[in-house]
Amino acid sequence: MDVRDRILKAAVSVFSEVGFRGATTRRIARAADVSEITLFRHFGSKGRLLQEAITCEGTHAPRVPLPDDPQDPMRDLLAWSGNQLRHLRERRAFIRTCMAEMEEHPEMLPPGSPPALATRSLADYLRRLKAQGTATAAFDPDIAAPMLMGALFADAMGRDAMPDLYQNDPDRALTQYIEMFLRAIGVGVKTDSSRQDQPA
Amino acid sequence: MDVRDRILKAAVSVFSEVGFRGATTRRIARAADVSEITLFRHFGSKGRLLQEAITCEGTHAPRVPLPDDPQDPMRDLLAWSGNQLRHLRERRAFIRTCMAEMEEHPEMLPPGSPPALATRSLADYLRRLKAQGTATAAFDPDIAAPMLMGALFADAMGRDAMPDLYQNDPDRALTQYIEMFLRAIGVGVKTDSSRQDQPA
DNA sequence: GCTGCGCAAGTAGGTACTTGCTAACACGTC
DNA sequence: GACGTGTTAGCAAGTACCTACTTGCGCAGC
Repeated sequence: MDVRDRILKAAVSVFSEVGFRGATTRRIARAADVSEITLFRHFGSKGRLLQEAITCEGTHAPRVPLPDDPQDPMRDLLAWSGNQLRHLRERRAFIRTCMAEMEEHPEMLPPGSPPALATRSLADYLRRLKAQGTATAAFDPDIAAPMLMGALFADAMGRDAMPDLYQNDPDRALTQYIEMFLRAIGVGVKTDSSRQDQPA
Repeated sequence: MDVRDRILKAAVSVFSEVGFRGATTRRIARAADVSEITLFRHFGSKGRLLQEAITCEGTHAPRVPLPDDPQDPMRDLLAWSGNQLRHLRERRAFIRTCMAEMEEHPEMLPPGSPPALATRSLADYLRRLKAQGTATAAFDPDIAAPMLMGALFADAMGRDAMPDLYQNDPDRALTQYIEMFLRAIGVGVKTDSSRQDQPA
């Protein structure tokens, strides 16, 4: 890995841990194992370095899509949500820091963030289920999608912070989220016990 | 309001906006409209001041309880969730900052945080619904409670940050959350349109 | 006269960022 | 192989500012 990438990676790591103000050029340089001057030579200033690092890290998105023609909502949503959950969990420190710094440094974050895009594609999927007649309840996909996404988001953010609330098994919790969600939107849930667990 | 309380209030406000590192004694003193020296005379150090301010602010909790003997789950949950949502929204900047600083300053936050307590009391309420036979679905209250609480939490945190996702009316969203949740746990939802809106 | 507060000034350290100089390394040419 | 040359890196040192925190003095009110 070349020096520039090492610096960007170190910047993301330090920023995730201690935020913009805490991410001093010295700490970033040490984490990247380069001298502080090299850092300035490559990016000019701390602000430009962090902007590039955050923008790059912030645009990564999970890439398990929801099918255009839904066949098995339980299977689709389990795979999709498991992927989202894993992605959110892996980046939880980064996401928490971004949320806190958002108001102070709004220019740092790209407008179309991955969770927003994911929620929109979920809402579209729910509209397809409704049009198919698979989802029979009276619900608004633009409210249902943020509701499920919100539950996943809170799980990813809170499981390590509030362990007493999340003593349950992560995989079983995910399965129950989806089962409850399907009942909520009026999709009959298959009760066969042959479903295989989705590693999250 | 006496000087001490003014300083504590200012400390919470500044901390919520810019975090521990950004909350300099100068900024806090200015926000409280006292001299910086007064601040040190009262609290000794920046750390002790912020610890007291955060502990105090962090233990405030919404006080609309869930009934011991559930009669109308829709009404109960609407009132309770509306109260939780309002509470979370009003403190969103503070909560976001605390979440980000948690790992770096774990000693600042009290162990039994309000959202954790709220979620536990919700889980207990759901157990009562199940025991009553009002909630008929096969669900785990210790998973269902974090799911609803998570949706409320994400709504409170994300509505201002991702306005494109939350274009819907806040009150209508809350009502739909509860309606969907009740279907999810197998409680028959009254479809009468005479329900009055709950201001959130 | 004591308590609570402000003002002026200062200390010791951290922060972003700059300047000048040097060493290693990869080249194309003789 | 020897030789200049440009690139990329490090080191030493320094500037100007901000940070937490302290000391000493004065002043108003109960």
